[in-house]
Amino acid sequence: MQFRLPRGTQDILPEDQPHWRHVISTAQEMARRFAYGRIDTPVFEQAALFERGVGEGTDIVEKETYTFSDRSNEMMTLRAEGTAPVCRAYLEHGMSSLPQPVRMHYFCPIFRYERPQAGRFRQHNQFGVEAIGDADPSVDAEVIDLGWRFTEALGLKGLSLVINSIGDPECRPKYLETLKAAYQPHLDKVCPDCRMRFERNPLRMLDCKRTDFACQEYIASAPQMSDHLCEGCADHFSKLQGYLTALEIPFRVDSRLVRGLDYYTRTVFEIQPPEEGAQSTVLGGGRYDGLIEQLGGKPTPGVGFGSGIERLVLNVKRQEAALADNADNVVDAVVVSLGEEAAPVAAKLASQLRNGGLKAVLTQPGRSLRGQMRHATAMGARFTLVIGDTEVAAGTAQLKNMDTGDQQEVTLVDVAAVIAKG
RNA sequence: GUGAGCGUGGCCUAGCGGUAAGGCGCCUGUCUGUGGCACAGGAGACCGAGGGUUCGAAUCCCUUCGCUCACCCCA
Repeated sequence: MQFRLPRGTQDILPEDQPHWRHVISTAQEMARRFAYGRIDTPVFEQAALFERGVGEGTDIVEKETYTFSDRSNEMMTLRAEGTAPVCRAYLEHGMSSLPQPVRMHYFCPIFRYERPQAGRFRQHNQFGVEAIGDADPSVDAEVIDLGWRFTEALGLKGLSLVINSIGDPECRPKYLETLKAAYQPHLDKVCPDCRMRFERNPLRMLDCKRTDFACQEYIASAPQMSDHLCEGCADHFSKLQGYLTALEIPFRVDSRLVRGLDYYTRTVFEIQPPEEGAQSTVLGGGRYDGLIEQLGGKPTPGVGFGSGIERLVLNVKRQEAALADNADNVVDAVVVSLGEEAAPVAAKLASQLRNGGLKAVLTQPGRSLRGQMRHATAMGARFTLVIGDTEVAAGTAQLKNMDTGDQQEVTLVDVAAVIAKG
């Protein structure tokens, strides 16, 4: 085969569409209930938006963006994540003059140059929400609530919500120093990855899974962010937990939960499905109170999440949670013709049925009647219409109900009405 | 970027040194104007690509490309 799809991309075939529709329409309904209006941003943005927004030292920016210079030598990047573009739009369209917070949701493809594996692609689709302009923990709770109800409504079982607070510019740097001080004397005993993290992203050391070094031992005894939150962050986090409890959303606090984007502050959270597997997080997000300022706006808080539609579809399929939706595999009427004269009449009839809103298909004229009937069955026909010389002369068609096998002669003008009845 | 496994018609699978087989699907016929079942038949593969070993390779060896899974990271 000469052409293949690019690595890490996929075709979503007609047979997969019912699952996608299920996920997307559920997401749309949740966004509606929570009053999160839709926003669409371009597929590519100025490269600097992601560099500044996501953070230049992050893996995403450092080695995963699809960046290119266009014909006027401007550096552009295919959307690498959903939040920065929405914040850009918030600033660009003066949304700070709207009632705060501004609530928005989006569906969009995301591009990251990664090695593909189960649940990880170079192009994937996200449903995401952002609430910008309000720092109150009730908004964090609202966003989490939306995400939780969404995944729940998909029919997924055994989900778990993990939350954490990673502090703010006041307390996190101090905590990181404390953490590094605790690791410093033992750097020779932890894994090479952790030694790297020590320099670049110390929080990640707490998330190490390796057991062939002493990492786990030091994780267990490491100082916890939760013990080092400043007063404001601690209060915010405890209020958030109060809201979640009131909303009857089960959650677990995990001090090892960290996110890879630089802009997160205070609240971070993830929703995990029960199945094992490396790339399992189905929805993740948090608060980003410094981002808008970072992008050149005045200090504006925000909170949101992104969810991977491919991963959700994967889980829906695994759990067979989608309702039986075989509407795609059913055709209202298949029109069959016999003889050269009948062919255009049959084509006209099919066209007429479609104009009346029915799903109609014309079989290949010239095939044997048997062959065309077989084809009608394979297409999932509810009704088959047969037109031969006799019918052309009479202005009628033989209408056959494919379930019952009943057949009757119907005039061409009545066909649509008879089919519509049943 | 690192590591492991796998690449046979549209899909799934057999063959593991002697010149490609079966199932599903598709098409045709048994049934000269009637489907779903059954039966018969047909089309469709240079066995991912390149090189090597051999009288002979889908089968063994090397290289390469691709896919998959895991690490890293993330949705």
